[in-house]
Amino acid sequence: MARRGEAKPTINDVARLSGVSKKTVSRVINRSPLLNQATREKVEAVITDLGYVPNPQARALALRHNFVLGMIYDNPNAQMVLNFQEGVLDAIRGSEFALAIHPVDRHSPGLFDDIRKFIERQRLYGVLILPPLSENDSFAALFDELGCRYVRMGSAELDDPAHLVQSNDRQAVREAVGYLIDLGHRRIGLVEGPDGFRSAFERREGWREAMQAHGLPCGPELVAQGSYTFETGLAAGERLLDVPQRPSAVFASNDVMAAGVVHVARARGLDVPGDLSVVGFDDTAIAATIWPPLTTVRWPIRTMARSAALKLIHPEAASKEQSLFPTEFVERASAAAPKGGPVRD
Amino acid sequence: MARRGEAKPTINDVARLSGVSKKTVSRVINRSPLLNQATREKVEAVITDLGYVPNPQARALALRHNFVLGMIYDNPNAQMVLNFQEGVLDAIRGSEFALAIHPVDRHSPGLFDDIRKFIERQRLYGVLILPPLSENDSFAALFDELGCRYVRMGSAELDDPAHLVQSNDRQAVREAVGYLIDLGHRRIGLVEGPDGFRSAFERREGWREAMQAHGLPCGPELVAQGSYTFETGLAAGERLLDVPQRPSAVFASNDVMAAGVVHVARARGLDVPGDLSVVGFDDTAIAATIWPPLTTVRWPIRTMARSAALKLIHPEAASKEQSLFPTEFVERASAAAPKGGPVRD
DNA sequence: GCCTTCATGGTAACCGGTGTCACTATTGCC
DNA sequence: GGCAATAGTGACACCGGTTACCATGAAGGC
Repeated sequence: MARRGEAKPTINDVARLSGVSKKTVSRVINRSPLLNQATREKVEAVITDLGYVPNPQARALALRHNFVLGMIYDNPNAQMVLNFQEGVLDAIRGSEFALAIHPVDRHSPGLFDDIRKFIERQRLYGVLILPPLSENDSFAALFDELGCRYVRMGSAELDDPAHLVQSNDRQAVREAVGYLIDLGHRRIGLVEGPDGFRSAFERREGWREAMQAHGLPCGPELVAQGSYTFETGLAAGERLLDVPQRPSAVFASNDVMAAGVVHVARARGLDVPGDLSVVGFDDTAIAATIWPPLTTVRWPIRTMARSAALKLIHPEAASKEQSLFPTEFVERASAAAPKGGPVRD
Repeated sequence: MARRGEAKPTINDVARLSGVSKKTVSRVINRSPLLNQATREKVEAVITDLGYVPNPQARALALRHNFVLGMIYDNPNAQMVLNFQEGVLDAIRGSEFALAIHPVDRHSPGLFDDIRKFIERQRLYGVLILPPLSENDSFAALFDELGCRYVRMGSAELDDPAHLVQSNDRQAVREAVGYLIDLGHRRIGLVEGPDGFRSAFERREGWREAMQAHGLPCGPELVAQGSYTFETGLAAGERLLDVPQRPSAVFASNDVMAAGVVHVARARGLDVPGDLSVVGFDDTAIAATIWPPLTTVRWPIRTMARSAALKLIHPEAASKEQSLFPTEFVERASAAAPKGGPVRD
């Protein structure tokens, strides 16, 4: 082991002590196949003895890329961002990689330049792109031009599996809305997500498909749009509930908007789930935090993030790594049969 | 401007085109004072023309440190972590610096080695430490040994201001509890934070000082401990409310625990704030999200983080940069006068 | 007018790795 | 046994900056 205060050993020290050239040490480090077993063992012994660790900055200079993964996002859901970070860190823990985060403004005119600068400056090994940026196909060209690997996170099929981790949101929502229908609900409102989010589109279509499959109404009076924030969830809740023939259940495209709907219902004196059932999507921390605890769909963000990072680090195995991640319906207490049984429409 | 597809210009290109040596270009970049004004302008013109940006990896190798700030934390409050990240990114936006995040397990026996490896591997320029790790004085020695700058974030005076951004939590809590007392509350419970958190200690003392100043009780039957999570907030709420002489108000040491107390109160059929007033601390997103919206103390994390990062980047100005950040009392709807006016104790 | 001093800028080595290519020793084949 | 093919290794340049040291020319003191 290296002792405190000593200068860190370099490849030259290893080469000198093991009686070979720098290049041979480099070959040992990089697992070159054309290497005599005896030489390899000799060098490895010296490496262990010195506690030698290659200098990532020197490698970055020679290889022209840093051992750093970039995470690019502009997502209103803080908990989702943090879960994604955790997943990436799960993947790189113990390795020589680090994670550099880079939130951006997707409406900024300098967005492309900003991202280009980030990648070039840091000479990133690869980047992870979160929704909704990940749904913009024109980024792929930028990354290719910069020679930067990338993996996109999506809510539907967008790309070659080597560049993608995805979930099947549409089917998950079909099941969630099907659950409400099975409970006896007939008028089921939708709080859809913002334009430009693929997940918003997929989740809306999931709701529509489930409703149509049962011959239930899905007209515009049952739909309100939000932008994945609590405040817009409140507004959507008001729009859906302050009408003569209000729905007995609402599916919201994410948990914080569902929390907003619950909030409005309670402010109107409605019991949740007695008078109104609410189902969300994501299963972020807020779902278990509010009252009543939210029935929702768990989106395995952390696992997806881990897998995305592994695809970047081991590109040769990227297409073998899992690409489609199953969601899971989580029954809590915000959805129940409507009071007085099934309502005839 | 450099055009697409061209190789990035290097210091050699700049030197050649401006007819000086690499060294002179380096002097221009690093603002060396011993330089002829005419030479400087000539070189700067070429730099602008080529769109030259120094390669950070090459500088990292020569200077033996990377242009990367590290953020080390083990904090149960996700929103706080994210806010802190945003603040640091505010400070480094547009500069050559990047942020590498490094969550750790503060109970892990390998903690010191883990942090040492992180700093050495990435050759960090400096690190930011979040509570409760920031309250552990023995880290300072590690950072000094590694020659790594650091700034700690604290809830009370811990260190030389050059290494610290802090808030005065004790005074903030005195004011918040004073507000409850002014409303007419006499039995005010405390949900304190976990052992080992300085903020937990300071906030508890703030409560105690306010109570004692008014001659109000602050015995152990009014105190429950949590660990800054929603679940422990629930448990603390149960402990405080399921007693014969329950308090009419509760101060919780952070917002998520306050949310837990509100949750328990509502589950017991108590009206908030009619039957129980609740005040939290932090003003993270959950505070405005729950019902009723939480009266709390805003902790200016993002601003503090920005300032902490600026202290790292400009160490020469570190002691001039602000160190003590004021909190702000945020009145929402979870605290009101007790039903039936002031209670005689 | 000569020598010292200061401002300025060049050369070469270095940071710690990697790529290219040449060289040696072995092996396989006819 | 001679020759080509191939495994294994080293010398050296290079990635793109920085620092140490030296060279040059002009200004100033005697």
